[in-house]
Amino acid sequence: MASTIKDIAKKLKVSVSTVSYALNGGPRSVPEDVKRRVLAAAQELDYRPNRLAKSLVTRRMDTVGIVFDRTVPNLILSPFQQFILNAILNALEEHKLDALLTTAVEEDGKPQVARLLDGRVDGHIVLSPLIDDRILSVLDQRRIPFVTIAGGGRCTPDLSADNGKGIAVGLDHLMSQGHRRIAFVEGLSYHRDSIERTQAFRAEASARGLETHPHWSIPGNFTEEGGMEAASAILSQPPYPTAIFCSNDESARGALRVLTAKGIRVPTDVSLLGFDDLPIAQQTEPKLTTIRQPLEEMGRAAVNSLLQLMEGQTVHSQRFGPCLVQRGSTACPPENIHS
Amino acid sequence: MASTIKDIAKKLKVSVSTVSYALNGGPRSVPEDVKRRVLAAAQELDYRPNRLAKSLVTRRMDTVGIVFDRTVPNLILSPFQQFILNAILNALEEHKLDALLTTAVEEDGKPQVARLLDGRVDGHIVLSPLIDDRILSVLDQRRIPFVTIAGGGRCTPDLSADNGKGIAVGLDHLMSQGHRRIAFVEGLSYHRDSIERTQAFRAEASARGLETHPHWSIPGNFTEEGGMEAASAILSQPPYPTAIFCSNDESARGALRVLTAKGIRVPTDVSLLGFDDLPIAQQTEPKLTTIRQPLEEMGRAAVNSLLQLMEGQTVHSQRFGPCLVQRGSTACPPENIHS
DNA sequence: ATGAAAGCGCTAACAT
DNA sequence: ATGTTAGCGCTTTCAT
Repeated sequence: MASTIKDIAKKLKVSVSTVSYALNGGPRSVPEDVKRRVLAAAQELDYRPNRLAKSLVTRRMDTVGIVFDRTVPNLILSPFQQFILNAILNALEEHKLDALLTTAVEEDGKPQVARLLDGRVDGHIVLSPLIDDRILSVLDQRRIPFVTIAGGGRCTPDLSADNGKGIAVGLDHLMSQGHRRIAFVEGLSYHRDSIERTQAFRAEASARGLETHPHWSIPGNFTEEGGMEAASAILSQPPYPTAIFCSNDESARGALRVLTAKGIRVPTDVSLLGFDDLPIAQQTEPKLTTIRQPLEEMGRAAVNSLLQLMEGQTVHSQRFGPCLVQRGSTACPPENIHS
Repeated sequence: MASTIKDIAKKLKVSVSTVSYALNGGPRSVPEDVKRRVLAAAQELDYRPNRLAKSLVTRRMDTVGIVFDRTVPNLILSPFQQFILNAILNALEEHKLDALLTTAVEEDGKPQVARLLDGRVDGHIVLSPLIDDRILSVLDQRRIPFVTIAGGGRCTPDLSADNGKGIAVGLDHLMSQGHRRIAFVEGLSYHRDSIERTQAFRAEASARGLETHPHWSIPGNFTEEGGMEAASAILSQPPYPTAIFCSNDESARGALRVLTAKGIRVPTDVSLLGFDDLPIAQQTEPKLTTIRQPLEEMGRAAVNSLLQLMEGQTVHSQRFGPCLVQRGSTACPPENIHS
């Protein structure tokens, strides 16, 4: 039990290097019969390679760290984090890489970066970092490779949706249906994706000459609860919009809940448009029309980029084109509406 | 950059042991002023402790492995896995432990256990292992500590819900409402929790003298799709039940979808009872009445048990008492029903 | 109080 | 073709 290469070497009366090369299949060649004997001895002695010892030498752990947006307590319960984590794990599996989820990255508001730099991982994937994320600047200064997802192109390399384009696609859709009175449920003020979407909406609305009102652009925190509050605020006073464009699917689900509760039919009375296309977009009634962000692809790209970074290559940020997924929550506006 | 304790020792002209003790605050005492100088030098030289080197000696990584039920491709997308993972991460965070998610544990149907035993983690939490899980027997033989969640008490220590009691509680509830014609949506035939629930249902139904029919007990695979198929089968021919008890919330959601689509009102025409009380139980319309399994608590217990195991203590399996969470999917059966 | 040195288990450069 | 050995960075025993 608990034997080492030394034990194998002793038993076979060969050197540890021979055992090592036999076990690893290189780089030095080992005669077939020796190799067989080593493998047999390893089996017999129940040899288990110690990854720590190996990595202490090779500086490779075949493990990547995943750093979460820590603004919420139950991080995995967020549909977005759930989905992107799943996508990343799928991609990691293809490369036989494992994932280290570092808990408690912050303490007393200060980032505990030591644990991110202690050699356990070859690199990090940072999920939707906040705009003032000190962790990123620390990682930047060290030599550890990392990529961000939904970092809004803040630093290189980052994998993000083209949020501006996504907003434009959404507005194209709503306007093609005849909507001109469109409210917007914003996200989180300190979240890159959210900021881009809000700015894009404002710019597009102005460029397209759409009506705007203060209560037609309300923060929704990217959450279902936030979406409920935002929808309530939007519908609290005239003028009323014929469509509500939500920054993400979660807030859209909240908005839908409020609309339904108020007896407002979706999409007959009011159209509702989401953003992301998470699985939850298909679990509402009606199903959400939404702007799809290719998160599966982005997760895969994050892993690939990180791998390249680890090999010393230069890697660039990528923007992923969103597209419309038309379902049941949008339709032409009702004909006789008074502001 | 990238300095070691050796660098600090050299700079300060002290021994590495002094530096080590100063940095760790023991076990050997170090004069205050020396300690201060070491800390200052560490800061200045940008010293980062190497966790691999440390753990090679101490045999402690402060990291626990999480082994998933690998029967599904997108493991984190399952509401159950998502929820239990979240609970575990919350518990780990309290103890400053990190989580290693090992991907690709199986290859060609053979468990790749080497990666689970290579020293990167201090122990494992195995999620809902299957009944023929070879991984468990391998872990058993090695000296690595591990606990299972929802292992159905198969091995020690295991943290599971008391499924039999849960079924009884559910039947008590339905019968107190007047139901006597109760169908059951089973789970997965090779899943411990599922087997227990199905067996308990059969035993209870028989003991309570409930009507049974072959098409009133149908596998639902623990999934929404499975729940849909099961519900369709149950409703495909008379006699019709007045209530459907589902093995978990996911299949209940699927069943609800089918019932709603068929124009059967829940709970007016048919009552629907779930099991687990995942967040999704509250996202349906009506919200699901369900048997709550304290997963948050079980996650915490898993971490605590593993910690005790790591300290060499003896740890026992625990059963967690489920309880009824009454919401909107169950009610008294309609009065005039013909079989 | 503190320094020297022996490992932890492995890889790989350097012999032979 | 294969053995010897110097590390990787750290903890900890043994001296002093």
